Amino acid sequence: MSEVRWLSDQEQAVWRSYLAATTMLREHIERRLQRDAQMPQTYYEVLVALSEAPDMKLRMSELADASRSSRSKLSHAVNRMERSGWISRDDCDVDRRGSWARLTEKGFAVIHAAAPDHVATVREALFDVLTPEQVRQLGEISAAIAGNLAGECAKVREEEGTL
Amino acid sequence: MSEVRWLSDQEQAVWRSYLAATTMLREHIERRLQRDAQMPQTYYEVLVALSEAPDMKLRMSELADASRSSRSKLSHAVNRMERSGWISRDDCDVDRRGSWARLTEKGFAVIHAAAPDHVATVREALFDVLTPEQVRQLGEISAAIAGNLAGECAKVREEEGTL
DNA sequence: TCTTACTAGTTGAACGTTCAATTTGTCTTG
DNA sequence: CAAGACAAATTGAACGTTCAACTAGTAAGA
Repeated sequence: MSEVRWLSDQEQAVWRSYLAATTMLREHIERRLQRDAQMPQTYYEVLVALSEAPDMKLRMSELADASRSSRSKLSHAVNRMERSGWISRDDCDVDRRGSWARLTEKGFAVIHAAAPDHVATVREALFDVLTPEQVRQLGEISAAIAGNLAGECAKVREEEGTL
Repeated sequence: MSEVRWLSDQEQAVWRSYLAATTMLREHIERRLQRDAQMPQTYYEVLVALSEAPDMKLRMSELADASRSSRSKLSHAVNRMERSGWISRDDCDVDRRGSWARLTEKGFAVIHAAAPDHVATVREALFDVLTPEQVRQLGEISAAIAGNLAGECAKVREEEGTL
């Protein structure tokens, strides 16, 4: 057991600031999306991933990776979006365990209707309050954090089935 | 209805990077805290807020502000932590509607046991992957975002009782 | 003082996520 | 071509959060 390296005062302040900013921003976006489009942010991300895929369809596990969902979470989410008529499921010929999730016409309409408000929210709450230089910095900082955690997260994914 | 100002390619890239980084970091910390201390991050923040308060007690609404919880969320959370014996509730003499949430001995022990692992997680996943300059930048960026949203969030808080 | 408005806090139902198990199908190796 | 290991996806239960009442107490004005 090694010594604890506590946070310096400056680090402490940055951490609290980071926590406040990311929490507030996430909740703000969630509230707006719920108000304007009656869906949580994770559903929005699933719809975006599908809308960008060839033929607007993806295998469930590809969709899980694209939207950073666990398989279980995605399964439940797709169930609900299927019930709303936004997504349909097709059997997969190549691998009979698998299934395709496909964006329906209605789902396509829903995401297109939701996008403008969502983009406006992101712009107002994030890009409009930062200088171009800060935007650049935020990009690099985010890449560093994400790059470091990507391995860790992949490990967790793998363990999903293993237990 | 005004024109939609879509995100530029660079903004799009930064936004996706930001989303990936903050989501992964939050989930990583949540997983570690759950594994090491059997509690979600929000409970940790509640316990920290209480441990820093005079006499380790706060009125429910003060605690809600300190931990950025809605009143309802906090009420449920304190219920569960009370059942675990981490927090106790006392009636408030000054205002008989109110109640104090106080950290118990056990709650104090729990947060002190959890802190070292938590700090190590934050350090490894955040501060160790950034340069000192980037840490400074992140502080300023976070302050800008949080500063801008603080008003918005206060507004939402106020509306909590009003409806 | 009575009445109206407001504030502190709680509650139950609905929602979305996690966790662990389960089902079904594929791949590998002997 | 069987046997076990592995992979794709789903399920139900438990958990935590949100939402919309609701209870009870305080404050303010006539």
